[in-house]
Amino acid sequence: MPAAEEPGRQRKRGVELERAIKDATIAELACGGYGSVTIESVAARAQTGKGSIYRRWPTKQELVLDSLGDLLAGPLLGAVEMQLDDKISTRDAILTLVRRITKLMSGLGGDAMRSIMGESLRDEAFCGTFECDFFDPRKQVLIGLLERGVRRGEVRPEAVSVLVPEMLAGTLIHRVVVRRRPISDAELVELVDGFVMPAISPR
Amino acid sequence: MPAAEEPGRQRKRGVELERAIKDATIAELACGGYGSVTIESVAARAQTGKGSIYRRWPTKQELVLDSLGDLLAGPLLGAVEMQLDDKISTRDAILTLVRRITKLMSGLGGDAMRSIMGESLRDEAFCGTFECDFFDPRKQVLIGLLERGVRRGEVRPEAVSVLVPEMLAGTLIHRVVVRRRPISDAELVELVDGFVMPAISPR
DNA sequence: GCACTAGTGCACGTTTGCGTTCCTTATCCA
DNA sequence: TGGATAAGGAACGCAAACGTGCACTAGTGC
Repeated sequence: MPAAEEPGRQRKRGVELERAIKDATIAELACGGYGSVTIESVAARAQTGKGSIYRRWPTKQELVLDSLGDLLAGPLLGAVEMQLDDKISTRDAILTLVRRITKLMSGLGGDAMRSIMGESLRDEAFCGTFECDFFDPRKQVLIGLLERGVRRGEVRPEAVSVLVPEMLAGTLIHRVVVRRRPISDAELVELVDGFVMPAISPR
Repeated sequence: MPAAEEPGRQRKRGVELERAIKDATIAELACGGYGSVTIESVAARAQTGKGSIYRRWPTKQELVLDSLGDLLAGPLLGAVEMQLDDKISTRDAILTLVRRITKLMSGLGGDAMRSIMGESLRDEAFCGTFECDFFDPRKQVLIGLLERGVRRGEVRPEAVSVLVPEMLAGTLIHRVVVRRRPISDAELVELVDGFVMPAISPR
């Protein structure tokens, strides 16, 4: 609904307007991928005009990449920080992390992730951005958990491997985001207890 | 190069022409996703005319879906049949399968898979088709391996779980197809020996 | 050799969407 | 209060692409 159809409705300006435009872009992207995004539909959803968009981004492509970049760095798919209770075991910490990731991917984060993956599959350059800005930082969180586990005697030193986060991320993202199939808590427990813990625990 | 620009060049007909059109569609799809596919570029690549395409498929959408359907069932991503030597261990059989999947995904199969996943992310109905026609049959191959392992005493009965193929498929596809990062044979061995075998072996 | 079928190439109408321009209106601040 | 800045809306030119139609050409079989 264009703002001007509602006389007296306040216009967005500055950062607020940019936020609305980027959010609208992500929403349109989630609907049907890059090809289904039009500047007109983004403007309508953001309740703004195309001129305001073109004042900020010279092309549709740059708008999409900027919006996805914000998404990568934003709170919805944000850095998965964990404040660990000293007492929590490595197993419980990993399970908590996996539950959090799953919850995120099962909601709006799933749509967001589909948008990002769609662009990643389409655009090899963006694939590199996805790797650096999204995947690597999250991988480090889990590597950190494993290193903490080594210090606590709960993880074999040689088990600190990138395959642990890659296995967890790959399995969850493929299941929930790509195939759109919910995963139960029992399956998450089975994943951690059945695959991860035997792989990392002291023998 | 249009056929008629080369006088005397034989025109494709019937099934051969349809094959060429579908192959051209998949190739265009792999380049930049659904939005970048045009009927004109497909026709050019297949060395045919748009009329021949529209004689067979009423819309671009139906051409793309038909082509992806063929891909799902075709030799490139074909049913991963394994003729197992009676002597081969469950571990070696799984490793052989994983190496074969990886080799497939690292070549033209990777481009094909990106096309399919791109459409799957974009189109929820196609996602279901992907599940039934691609994922489920391949999952059964690995379940079959696990069941054979139970009979041979190499696999715990309760370890026959869909999470085994899902974990392997998710990890490999995410790593090689989505993130476009090669995986070494050493990492494949680590994946099987470090994660799968501890998860399924008798204790 | 001819009739029939099928394919190629090109022109076409139509629609869609990108990006631009400009006038009007709203907002902000001195 | 007024000037400066920014936003909204709509029209526009242009290019691209979908899908159609048709004349001409190639292939096939009797």
